[in-house]
Order: sequence, then C-alpha cells, then structure tokens
Amino acid sequence: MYNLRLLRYVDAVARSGSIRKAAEQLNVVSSAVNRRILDIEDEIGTALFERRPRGVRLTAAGELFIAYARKQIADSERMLSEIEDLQSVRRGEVRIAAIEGMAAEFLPRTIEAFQQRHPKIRFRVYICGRGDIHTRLKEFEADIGLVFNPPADAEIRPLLEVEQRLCAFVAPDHPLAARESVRLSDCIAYPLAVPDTSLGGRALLDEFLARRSLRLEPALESNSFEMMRNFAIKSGGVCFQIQSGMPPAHLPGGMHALPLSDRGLRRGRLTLCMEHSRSLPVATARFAEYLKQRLREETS
Amino acid sequence: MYNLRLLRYVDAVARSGSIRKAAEQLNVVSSAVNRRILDIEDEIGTALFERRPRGVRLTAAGELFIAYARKQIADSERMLSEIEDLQSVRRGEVRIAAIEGMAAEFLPRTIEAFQQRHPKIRFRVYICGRGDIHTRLKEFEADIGLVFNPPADAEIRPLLEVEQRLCAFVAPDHPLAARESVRLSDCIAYPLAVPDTSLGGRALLDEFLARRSLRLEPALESNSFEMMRNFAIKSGGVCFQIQSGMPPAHLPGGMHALPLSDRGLRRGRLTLCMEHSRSLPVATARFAEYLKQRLREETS
DNA sequence: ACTGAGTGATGCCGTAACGGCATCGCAATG
DNA sequence: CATTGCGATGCCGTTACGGCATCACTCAGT
Repeated sequence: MYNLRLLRYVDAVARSGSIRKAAEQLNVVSSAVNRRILDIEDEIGTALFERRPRGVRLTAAGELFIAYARKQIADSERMLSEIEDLQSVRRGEVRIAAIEGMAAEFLPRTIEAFQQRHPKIRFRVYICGRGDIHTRLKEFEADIGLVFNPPADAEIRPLLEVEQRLCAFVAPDHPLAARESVRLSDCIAYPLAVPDTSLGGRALLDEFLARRSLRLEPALESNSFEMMRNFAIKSGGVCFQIQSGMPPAHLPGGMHALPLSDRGLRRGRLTLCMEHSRSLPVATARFAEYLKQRLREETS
Repeated sequence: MYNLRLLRYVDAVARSGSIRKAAEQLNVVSSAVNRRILDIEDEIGTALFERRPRGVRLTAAGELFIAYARKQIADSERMLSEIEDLQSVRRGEVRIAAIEGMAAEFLPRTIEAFQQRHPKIRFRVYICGRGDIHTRLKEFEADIGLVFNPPADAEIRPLLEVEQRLCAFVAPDHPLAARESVRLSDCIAYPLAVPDTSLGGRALLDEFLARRSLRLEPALESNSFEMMRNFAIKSGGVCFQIQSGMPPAHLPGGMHALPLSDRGLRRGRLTLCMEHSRSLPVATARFAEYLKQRLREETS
C-alpha cells in the first residue's frame, strides 16, 4: 500500500517527466523509483504514466492520482504543523468545570489574561454544582475542576488547595459595612440569604450551627450567589458565601466582604483538581500552573 | 512513514478504545497494531493515545491525527473510484483536433449521440487548419485528429481513412439544384466561392485545374465553409468543398451537394489519426471506435 | 549501417520494516 | 491474594525496499 514517501516519488516523476531525473532529485537510484511506480500501478490496476523513449508522461489516471498525491502531501504537512502548534502551546482547548462563585469575576479575568499571551487557546467552562464537578472530570468532559471542599475521591487528584473563609457580604451603605469583620450574631437582625448545599460555604455554616444554640431563619436560600447578592442589596440584608478568590476591589456592586470571626467556624478549601490518571495536554497543564499562581496571589 | 494501512489501524483503535479489540477487528495480532502506533508516535514526537488501565483514549494530538487519517482514507477511496470510472468509460475527457468542415454538423451530432450513453465524458474540440492538426497531436494538445489529405508524417498514425468527393454546393432553388451531379464547366456561369489552402478540397481543385485549360475566376476564396456557403446562397452562386461526412438530409440551409463528375478529378481522404506512440485513454479509444463506425456509415 | 547516449525495466542481494508467538508489567476486581 | 484485562516488549521468520549491475529499446549523429 502506497505511503507518503511513494507519493513524493510519483510527484517528482510527474514534475520532471523522467524516472531517472526524479531519482536524482530524491537521492535514490532510479530502479527504486521505477519499481515503486510499477508496484503502485500494479496495485491500482492501471498505468499512471505513458512510457515514451525520452521519459514518461502522465496518463488520465495518473492525473487523478497526482492530484490526490499532492493533496495528501499538503494535508500531512498541515497536520504535523497543527500538532507542533499543540506541543508549543500555540493551539489547544482547555475544559474547566467550576463552581458558580468563580464565574462572576475570577475565572473570566484569569482566562482573559492567559489568552493575552496564548490567543489560539480556546476555553470551555462548565459552571455546575459541587457534586457535578467530579463527575465531569471522571467522564472526561472537563480537564480540570475548581471545587469547594470536595468530598474524598480516589479518582480525583488535587493540584492545589487554598483556604477560603466564610464571609458576610453587605451593600456599601449597610450599617455593618464599615466593620473589618463580623460575627454571625451581628447579622441576625437583618434579612439573611444563605447558600444551599450546592454552593460552597453551606457545609461550614451547618457544621458550626449544629454545635451552637444559634439558629438562623434565612429569608432566602439559593444556589446562585448572584441571586443572594442582589437580594442583600435590595433588602438591606446580609448574604453568606466563601471568599472564592475575590479581592475586595473586584466585588460586584461595590459589596463589602466581611470575614466571619466566630471561634469554631472552620475555613474551607478551594481545590484545583483533575482526574487522577490523566496526563494533561500541554496547553491545559500550562493553564493549570497559571491558575495555581493566580489563586496563590489572590488568597495571600 | 505511515501509510494507509497504518491509518486504518489508528482509526480502528480510536473507534474501539482498545488496541486488542481493534486488532481483532483488523485480523492481526495486537502487538502488531501496538507497535505501529508506537512507531507513529515516535515519528511524530508525541502520544496519540493516553494509555488507561482498560484501554486507550485519544489525546489532543490524536484528535488532530485521526481527523487527518479519516480524511486520507476517504480521499484514497474516492480517488480509486474515480480511476475506476475512467477505466469503465464512465469518466474522461476526449480532445479532438478537426478541420472546419466537421464543425457545422458532423462532429456536434456525433458527440451528442455518444454523450447520450456516456454523459460524464467531456469533449474538447479544436477546429484548426490542416497543418495545425498534426502539431496539436504531436504536442499532446489533442488525442485524435480529423484531417483531410494529411501530409505524410512518421509520427502520425492513421486509424481510418474514408474517401471524400469534391462537391458543388448550391441553394435549393438554384438552377443546378435538380441535378444528380455536375461538371466544373457547368458551374463557371455562376459566382464561385472556393476554399483556400487551409480547407480540404483546395489541393484537389488545384491539381485538377493544373492539367486542364479550364481556369476559375472565383468571386470568393475563404478558409470558412460557412462564409462560402452563405455567399453562395446570397449570390445564387456555387461553392466547393469536400463532402465531409454530411448526408444530404443534414446540409445547412437546405443546400444541395452535387458531386463533381469530371474525369481525372481525384477523390480525397478524410483521415482519423493519432500520435503514433500514444496509448489512448479508454474513453478516447471508445469514442474513436464510435467515430470510425459513424464515418463508415455516413460515407457508404 | 553503426555507435553512443538516454531512457525505463529487470535480476540479484543485503538491509529495513512488519506481523506472529510468547511473555512481561501493571491496574482493577472479586 | 489470584485472576482478568490491558498495553508493551523480546525474538524470529517473512515481506518490502533500495542499491548495484545489466538489459532492451529508441533516437540522433557520423
């Protein structure tokens, strides 16, 4: 069965109109070129060249074959070039599964900054609940995940963990806005919006409340930080959520994030992770490193 | 260098997600498939598959490669199919060089009839002077030629020769129209249009007149039969031209062709010919046979 | 007519590429 | 721990390939 080298032989013969001349150009003996051409003709069942006393000339079948050969040569070169691009991070796709809190600000900003340097790298981001992230990784729908306090899972390997505090978020003109930190008991007098179990921070809240006589009567419970945030602004209330790598300068709506200072309220872990047996493509691995660096910077 | 069989190996592995399963489907041992894949990966410089405990999975580079491989497989099948079409006369191009007299009626009609049965066969027809036809054949611009009384040429091989009489063409209402044949002397009383040296028949006329006291004073001399014909109709004159395979029922403008019956006026040879060392493509050879048959029918 | 040059085709042979058989090394499962 | 399933590897016989030498034919010049 003919291969690329043989296609180059045929191409050279067609161009020079002579088996010997082509062989010279290819730095092989003419008998080798001749024999390969005869083999191909045998296989196809028809002559690709008319033999003339002073060289050869393409037949009609040869014209069809040479068009195919030249296309193959060009296609293979393009394919190798594309793979080379992939190797040098000039090309690729990064698929991320992340919890909702990363969507408003941190991830868009981080991806945009990375793309400044790698414009041909595409991203695909799935925002989903905490439980879905592991599934996406394990089913190879995503390459890396950003999840809060993930359950133990032998198939998931953490790449980085950063601590995240539970914060109370209030509008800039809220009575508590001027404080450096608050306690849960400070917030009870206002309408409360709390995360449901699919968001980061709910487990921390539940665990803390279970050990206290304190009881929360939330006005709102939601799986959407955006929902909770806007409710807090409108109602003059307080919503709770992990910090999620948001520096104060970047909080949406000018909200203030006030760390909860209650003793016994544990911090959570924001985890960058992947499926444990994966070998990440170059572009993804490069982005994961960049993400780790960014997370470290923004949580220090 | 990878060839089509190896591309099929890679394709089968990608589809089944397992080297052993693919090997079964391909009826080869898995070690052979594995080794070919490792060879390709070596050559390209990157892994095409991630090795998992229960099989393999395409890498990003592998995705690019498989797209290329599948395209190659499809392209080669299409190319073989096209060459097969060529072999079975389902496809092809026929290039003809012919003298002008064939253009009005005979060649169009013959080609059209042939294309009823072979619609994918294309034609390219060059109408040119007698001297140009051999040049076109020898320079491979045309595959077959139709020429009148061609000069001897070792590089040109005749396929068929049919005799052609020199005729006088007159309009249907011309005084000579009712005759079965005429003599040159019968025509002298009318305006005469004669062919120049690039048309068939002129050599016959010249040869005959050189041996007689008769002298023609043509009102028109042209290299275009259409020109001469229309002149004869308009002027109530006579034009001369070889029969050129035109049966009476098909003469343009309802003209009558009256054979010249002068003793000593030789007949000419209409020749179907080709370059002597050529091996004609199937479609062309088939058409040449059809042309021979048609010429025989219409000159008998 | 003879000779030399140029061409594609073919015989022989050593090396490279390939597939088959058997086995190894590792992970997952019961 | 033993078994199963998987890709990887060693060894070997067969097939594919290129190199060297030569053959067969055509063409051009003397």
